[in-house]
Amino acid sequence: MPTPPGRKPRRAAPPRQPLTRDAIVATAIRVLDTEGLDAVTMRRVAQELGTGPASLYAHVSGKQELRELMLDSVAGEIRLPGAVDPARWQEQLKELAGEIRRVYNTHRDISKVSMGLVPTLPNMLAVAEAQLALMRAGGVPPRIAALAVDTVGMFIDADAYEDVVYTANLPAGEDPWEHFHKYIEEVRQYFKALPVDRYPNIVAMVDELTVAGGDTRFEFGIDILLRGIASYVERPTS
Amino acid sequence: MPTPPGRKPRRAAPPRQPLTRDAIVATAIRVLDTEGLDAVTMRRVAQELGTGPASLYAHVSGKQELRELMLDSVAGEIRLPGAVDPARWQEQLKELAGEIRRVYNTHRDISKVSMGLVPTLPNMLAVAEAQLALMRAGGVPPRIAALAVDTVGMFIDADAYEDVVYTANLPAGEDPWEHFHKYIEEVRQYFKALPVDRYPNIVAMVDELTVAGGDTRFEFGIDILLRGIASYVERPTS
DNA sequence: ACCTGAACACCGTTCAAGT
DNA sequence: ACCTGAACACCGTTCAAGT
Repeated sequence: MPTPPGRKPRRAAPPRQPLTRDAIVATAIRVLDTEGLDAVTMRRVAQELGTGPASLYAHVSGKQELRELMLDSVAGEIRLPGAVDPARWQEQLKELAGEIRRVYNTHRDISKVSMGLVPTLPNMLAVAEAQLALMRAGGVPPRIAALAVDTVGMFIDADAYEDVVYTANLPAGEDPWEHFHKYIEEVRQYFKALPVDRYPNIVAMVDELTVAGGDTRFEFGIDILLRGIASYVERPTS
Repeated sequence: MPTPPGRKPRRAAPPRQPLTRDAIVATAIRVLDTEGLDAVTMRRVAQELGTGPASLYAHVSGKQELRELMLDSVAGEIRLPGAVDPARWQEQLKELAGEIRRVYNTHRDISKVSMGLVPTLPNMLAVAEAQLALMRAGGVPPRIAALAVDTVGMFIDADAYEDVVYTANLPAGEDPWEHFHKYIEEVRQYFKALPVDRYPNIVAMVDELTVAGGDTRFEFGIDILLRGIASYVERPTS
């Protein structure tokens, strides 16, 4: 017997794809990219997949694991140095740091997940491995390299997060650049109005404290760190 | 007329102190210290004060402002260097960084609030001012000092946060030290079991990557940063 | 001016029940 | 094995109403 006319399927739109870890992670990243990490809730991701929040728990142990899977998926976009050139280890490490920053910044708040997390998933491990390889090739002693990969990672995470904070809470559909400059101008006025006797250096250095954008800060920070790390190299490779 | 016997006051325990900003902040910090930042909710703080969440909004614009007020209150505990000794600016800056770390670490997650936040409240400004004063006295150029105060702040925040993550999610009433060592041992076993061909350096450096506690990491990071900053001093002060 | 109850629009996670 | 509805125990913030 054919089904009589006018019958509707029991559910409006059952997920065309069966639920999988990858589909969940991909959907979560889509929400992240368009609305930021705070919008990535179990309920929201489930809704986007046409199901309820409870269904996700068959594929993912909880919100924390979902976040880590998102991070590792994003880390897969980081282009690692093809071959290690011992003579250029510092530049290669700088480039890698810039590449990590670039990838993080194309995924909004994702750096928040990375902060204070021991890398254990494959892509995050590959990034750490690449950093260690560069430093070892450059003659950085193992103990120093191990500490440095941690310090550099902390810096990249914190910097990416700082970058995103300024543009994160912009009032819905406003030019991010203009919003940023308006905010910086507010900070400048506030610093200038501070009591000079209590904060002489801040008041005197308003321009310096307020002029540098995110790029300058990143370049400077990585530069300092590399100068410091390089100072531990036993036999310089030049 | 006296009140007849057996009457109870309308409410069980109306707040003995009238609600004030300071009382709210102090209560919030008490919750922070005992249960961590995530437990500091508007509802929880209100309950602790014997009232409802809506009552807080007469004294505080919302949760974000409450968090910033908590941070500034905590920052008031940071002991700043009494007098700047230009010859010892690096040691003094190191000591100050250690002092900030110490205070943050006595207040659980509080470093999370500091991350990606332009210091605007009085005590946070005083800390920034002290850092700038030390660097200026040491002959660090203004542009470098302005960038460095940002970089050093990012490092301290990220380090304090990392410190707290390991001890934060311990399963309720367990020895934090033992928990920490058990976790480190798990990480070590995991790294050792990794495929050597994909992660040769990580596998080879398990011990180095896994041996350093929070103190070593902090000392190392601050040391690198100061080496880098000092390399910008025009006329060394020795 | 300050405080409140109630409501609004959300959370993460669990669990018994279904297929 | 996978999926679901319903429930549990929470969130931050608003707002009309009270004092």
